[in-house]
Amino acid sequence: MTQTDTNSFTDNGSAHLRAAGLKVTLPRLRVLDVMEQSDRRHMSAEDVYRKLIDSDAEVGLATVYRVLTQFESAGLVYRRHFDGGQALFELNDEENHSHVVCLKSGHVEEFSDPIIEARLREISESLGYTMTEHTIVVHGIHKDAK
Amino acid sequence: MTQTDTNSFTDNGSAHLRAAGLKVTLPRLRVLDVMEQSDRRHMSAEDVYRKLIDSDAEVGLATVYRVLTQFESAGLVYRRHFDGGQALFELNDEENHSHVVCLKSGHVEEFSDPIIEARLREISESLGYTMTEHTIVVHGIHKDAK
DNA sequence: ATAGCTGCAAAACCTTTGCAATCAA
DNA sequence: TTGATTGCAAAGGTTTTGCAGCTAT
Repeated sequence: MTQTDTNSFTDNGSAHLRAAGLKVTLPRLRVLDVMEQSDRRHMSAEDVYRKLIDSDAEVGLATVYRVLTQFESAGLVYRRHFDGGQALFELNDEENHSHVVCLKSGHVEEFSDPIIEARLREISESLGYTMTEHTIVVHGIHKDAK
Repeated sequence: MTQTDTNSFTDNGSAHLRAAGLKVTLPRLRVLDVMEQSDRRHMSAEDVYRKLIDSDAEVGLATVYRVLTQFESAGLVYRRHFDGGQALFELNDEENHSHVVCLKSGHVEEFSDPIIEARLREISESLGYTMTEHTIVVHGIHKDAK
């Protein structure tokens, strides 16, 4: 990928990486780029790996896993386990959103709701917990599905 | 394994199994029993397997997986993926509850809340979905943890 | 009798790790 | 320079599957 100079993602990426205390390396920039450019918001390590291979980047799958795990520690991405087989990674855009998964099509949609947010915090508090994060997955059937 | 006749769990189990269209076999009754008698509500296949071994039942791990998967299809248990490593199975007691997981101790607690329930249904509807199930996991830190 | 169930071992998956070479700072 | 990072291959942990024998109905 002959990438040009004044590329916003590269600059952003470097900044993000540095802010996370990670050395700025090509594999890391690449993974970040793939996730930012992708139309799918939730990607498995394998998905990311394939995209890299397809765009002629030479990165090992193990590295993708390592990088994604580092990104997770750094708070750049979330690791989700919607159905358990494989983990899906998603960029942290600072909006704590929830998911609706269609049982027929498998399509994933997002939403976020302050009412639920507040209520969860309230409930956690009453149970003695300080809520740091929450994950909501609604399973449903879309009216236009299949 | 030499199981007696008038065992309450056996009778209950048999009914559940038959209702699910599954043959009433010893391994299935045993797995059901273990899950019902366990003090822990969330158990991995391995957990169930160990309990069976400990109580002199001769059941293979593969069978435990198969049985649990069948139970899941039959709606008798839920398969959860709190952190991805291994799946945890939980009896379906018809109460759709949510979970709070302590980040320090790993302890899992449950709750359910009609306000959130209603709100989720409402939101799903507005997105074009008919909600069939939902999973909520709150990550937090308990005030008395570690 | 027979379709379904089981145990065992092997395979399939996803993910992590050891190690020598390579790279960013 | 030098510790961090990488690719490869091998190992690890969880779950599934093929198959021959056993079992509930």
